[in-house]
Amino acid sequence: MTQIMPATIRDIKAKTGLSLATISKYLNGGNVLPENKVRIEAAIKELHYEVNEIARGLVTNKTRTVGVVVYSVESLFNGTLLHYIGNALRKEKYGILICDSCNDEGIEAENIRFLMNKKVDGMIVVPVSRQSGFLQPAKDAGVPVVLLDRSLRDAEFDCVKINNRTTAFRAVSLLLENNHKKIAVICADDRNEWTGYERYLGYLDAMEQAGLTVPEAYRRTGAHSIEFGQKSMRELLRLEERPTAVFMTNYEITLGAVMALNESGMRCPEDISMLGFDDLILSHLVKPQMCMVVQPMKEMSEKAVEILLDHIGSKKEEMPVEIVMSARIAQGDSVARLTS
Amino acid sequence: MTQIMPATIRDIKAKTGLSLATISKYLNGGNVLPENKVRIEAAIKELHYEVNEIARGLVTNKTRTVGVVVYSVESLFNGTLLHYIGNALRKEKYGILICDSCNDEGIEAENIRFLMNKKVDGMIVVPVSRQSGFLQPAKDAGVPVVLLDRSLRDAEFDCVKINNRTTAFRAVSLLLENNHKKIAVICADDRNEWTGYERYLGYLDAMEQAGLTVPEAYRRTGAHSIEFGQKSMRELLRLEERPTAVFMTNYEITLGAVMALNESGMRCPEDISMLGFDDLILSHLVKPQMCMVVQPMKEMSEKAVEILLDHIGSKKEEMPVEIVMSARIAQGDSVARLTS
DNA sequence: CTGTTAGCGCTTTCAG
DNA sequence: CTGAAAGCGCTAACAG
Repeated sequence: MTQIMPATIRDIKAKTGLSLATISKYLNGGNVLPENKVRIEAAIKELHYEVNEIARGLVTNKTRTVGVVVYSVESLFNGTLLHYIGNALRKEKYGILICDSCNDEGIEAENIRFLMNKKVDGMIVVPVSRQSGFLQPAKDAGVPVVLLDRSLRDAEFDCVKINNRTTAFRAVSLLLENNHKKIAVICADDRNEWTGYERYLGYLDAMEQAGLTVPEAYRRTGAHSIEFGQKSMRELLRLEERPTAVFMTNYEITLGAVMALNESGMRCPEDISMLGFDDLILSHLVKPQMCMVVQPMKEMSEKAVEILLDHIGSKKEEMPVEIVMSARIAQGDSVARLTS
Repeated sequence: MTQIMPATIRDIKAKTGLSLATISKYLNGGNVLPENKVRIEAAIKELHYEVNEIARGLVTNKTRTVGVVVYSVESLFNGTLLHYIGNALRKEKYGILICDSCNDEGIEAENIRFLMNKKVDGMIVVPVSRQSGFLQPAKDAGVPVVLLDRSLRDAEFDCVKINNRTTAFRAVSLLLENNHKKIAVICADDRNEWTGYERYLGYLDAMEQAGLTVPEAYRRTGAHSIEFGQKSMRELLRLEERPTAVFMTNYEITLGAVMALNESGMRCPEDISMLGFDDLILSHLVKPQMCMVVQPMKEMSEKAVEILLDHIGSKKEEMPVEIVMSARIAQGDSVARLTS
């Protein structure tokens, strides 16, 4: 196998006798005499010519590629977002560069620099950091950024997310309506994640409005991880005064909590009621079917792409927009109706 | 915010009075007078200079970037591989370009072309196609490719995978040792996936060696999907002569089968025993804990990276190597010991 | 509509 | 060790 050097625009110039400019014009959809068009097309076919996007990018400073940075590619939540984002971008003939931040702020910052190096036209970020510092390189270079699912504490970026606080409020209300009063929460907290904090506030809102005080032991705030969810649920189940219901505020924590329940030997909803977040087929995998907050992930992904491409198109500076969607609460059998 | 044009090597030339060549040499780790070194470093810092990898790539024809193409980024199996691959590459200072084939051969072929355009130095592919045609562009250009988890029917590529046939054999043997005789299989078949077919053969081997004939109704071969797993399990559970055990040969099919079991109201292992594939925390999520074939995903990923980087390093053509690892079978409570 | 001429930002001979 | 000059493959004026 010989290492064939790909054909260049010059080879097709040689073959057709036309000038570089004409060929380039054709390649970019410009008007060319039908006769020349035919010859160029023939040469392209014959030489298997394909545009060298690198060279093109060097001069146009555009790559028709957007970067997508997710906090962890191991998370099914992100995998699902990536899937929808990829579809939406493909439809617009944009390429996609996926980066995995491994839940690490350092790697996240590195990813942004990497994408800047690759000269992406814009990026969609599901961030791990809560501060916007890591996005500075993009901001400096005027590369549009859209945040997805998670906003930043000091945000001045476009963002697509759900109304976390009221969604959490509604979810907890559902528990209250079923006469639960001892309701615990497992949550990614302020220090770890802004989105988690908003959901936590929604929980507190609902409890306060119901006139309930929440014992310290019922507030489990920590990492956004399966491990934290599992550990917290274990502890809740061992409490003297066990809660009658638990609200889990993201997918990983929901997974961990289910695992803890399973190992405990207790049953849901007989021994404890559960309300989770971000379905992702989980509700069908475990018995009983779980009550779940489900975010409109497809719509969110598509909206993020739409906003990003808008901004890539128009060069004018625009005010950051925040799109807030609402989530639905899927029914299940994991919440018991208490009498009283 | 002004759209700052990034500093170029020329700006630092202006600042230091040195020539482009000297600066370039410094940037690439060459020897430069200590005095000049200091001045260059100062200028770089002052101007926030960063190499334009696009321009560099144009001349070197190297990007220090590898592409990874997975059949679906929505699959946790792939997410996990991506995570390990990313880590291994980062360690070697390589960038990663992730592409999602959406289980579609057309998109897969498009992804390969996209990566060729991006001039990746090599690629790791978990393919959806079973024929190697889609890899032709890479082959033609001499870009190294390593297949992961799935090989191709007409393969002439490096590949890292497990010994699917004997692994399946061992798994089914475990069922046989527990005195199961009515063992069904749910499998991605030949037409859809070569790996699945190998596992199917291992199943048949074990059954044959045990002197058992397998009724047609116990052989469920079809798509590699949750839906197919679910549908197949539903059908198996409804059979007049219900199997006592089911072997599920990949992650998605395992998920689907568990879902079908849950909705059926039957219990595992009392009503039916189950043996799945590719754990990925599933075994801890469902009750009872599942018996599972678990592939050494981390080792596989790292080996694939190692082989790829080797080939990127040496320019000489090498014979394709096939690394075959072995999987372990994790114990659980989903297989009943039958008396007889 | 077509061709000529400059570059994009960098590396790489090849002299000095 | 350093500098001048040539080009990687393409696009973008500007004339014709």
